[in-house]
Amino acid sequence: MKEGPDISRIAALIGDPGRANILTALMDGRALTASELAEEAGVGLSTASGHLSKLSDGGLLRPRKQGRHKYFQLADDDVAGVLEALMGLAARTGQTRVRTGPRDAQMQQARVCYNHLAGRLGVQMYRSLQAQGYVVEAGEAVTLTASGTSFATAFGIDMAALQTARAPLCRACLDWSERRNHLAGSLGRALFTRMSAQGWISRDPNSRAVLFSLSGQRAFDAAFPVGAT
Amino acid sequence: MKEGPDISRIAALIGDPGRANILTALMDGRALTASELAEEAGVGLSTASGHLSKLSDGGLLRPRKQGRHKYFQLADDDVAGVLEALMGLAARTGQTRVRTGPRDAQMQQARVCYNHLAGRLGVQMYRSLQAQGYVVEAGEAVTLTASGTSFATAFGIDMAALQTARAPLCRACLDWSERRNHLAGSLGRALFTRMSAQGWISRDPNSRAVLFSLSGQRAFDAAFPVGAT
DNA sequence: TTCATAGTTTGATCATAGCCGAAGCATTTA
DNA sequence: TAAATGCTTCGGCTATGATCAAACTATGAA
Repeated sequence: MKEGPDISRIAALIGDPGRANILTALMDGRALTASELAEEAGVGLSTASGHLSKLSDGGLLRPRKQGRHKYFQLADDDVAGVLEALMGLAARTGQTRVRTGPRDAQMQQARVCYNHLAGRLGVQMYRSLQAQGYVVEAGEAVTLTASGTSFATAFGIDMAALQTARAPLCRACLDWSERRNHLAGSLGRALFTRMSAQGWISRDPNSRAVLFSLSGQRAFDAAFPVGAT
Repeated sequence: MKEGPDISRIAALIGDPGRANILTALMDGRALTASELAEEAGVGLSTASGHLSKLSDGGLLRPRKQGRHKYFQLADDDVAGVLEALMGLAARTGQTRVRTGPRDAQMQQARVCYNHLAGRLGVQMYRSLQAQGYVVEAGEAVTLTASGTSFATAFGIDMAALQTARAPLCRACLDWSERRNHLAGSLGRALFTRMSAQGWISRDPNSRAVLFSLSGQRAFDAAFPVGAT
């Protein structure tokens, strides 16, 4: 009768097979696009889009627009906890059914993401920029610091030209395979272009894979050192 | 696509508002009848019956037939855990909405349950019989021991007559107000009748309440001592 | 610009399932 | 035995919502 703690609303969200498939696919913390999730759920894209809206409105998912992609993640650990508890109850054949992103090892290593570097090395670059204090991530926003501007200029980038453009300078981009942020925005594009011009990298014409030359790999590691270097 | 761990089936069960009301009403571990749960859920009895069947089939509830009543309990702690997790997610106005059984204090103290003693004193009697090794509870079944037979005979019960009857001698009966077992079956009935004949108790003609005389109360406490006596 | 891709919205279809009342059992009471 | 109570089952109504195709928007690629 009286308004309960709305336990049914949330349960009903999980109660649809399609939506449950979506949620279980996201259980490992990765973020997936609407199309990927549509395939996971076994429904059409339009249907999945509706499901994803409902799940987001219901607070179970956290959407993240990324250019023409839209990534979805579980909202927080509580959601994952509930799902885990439900899976425990549904003591059945425990199949994980994870379908990881790019199968190709080369693609996982490095690839273009629209116009910037993605993959393991893209993430490495972004983390290195953070660790050196060149960029600062505040929530969704990423800002370039003064030392970062110096670094970019030293890297051979015309920062004045970039700053006049209307496109955002720095953006965090969720990596498809690593599921971590890497650097997008006009600076990300510029860095990629510059590395290409320097001969560090070349593109596989048949895929989005990015190939590093030997010297390019060395230079990259020197410019963007990882962890305790 | 492929058969998931059926997380959606269970979630769908919880996802209906009526069933969610039923489940939350059972969250404190008590057992409620179908009629009570129908009222809790705010639906008709026939509707509630359907819900209860589904919940039982789905393994969320454990039904227990009791004469013409049917009590329902949460199946186990896992179920309660999932519900609790869901309630946590649905961070809303946390209203408990418990509606305890008999309001009348006298009824809670002692009343007839069909033909035997129920209420606080009924539970006391049953526990005392257990503690003294007169009856042994094995799951749902309750058996009278040899010493228990002696005790009953000494109490003034014609055990030979009882044992020839087709009705079960001992049965565990779920107490309405205490939500614990008390003794039913032909022995429970015989004990009640005997206490009545002895003048220990008398029945309120307008309700199911059982009134103990002063001496009756003393004799009862002596015959069925509680705990560390 | 023009084309392609990703996603949303709309509209229509259709199946599921919640709901109730009435009839049917089963059990207890009288 | 007959009446009352507790619950289940059945039939029919209805509403919700899942689904897809097609049109539309937005972004990126050429």
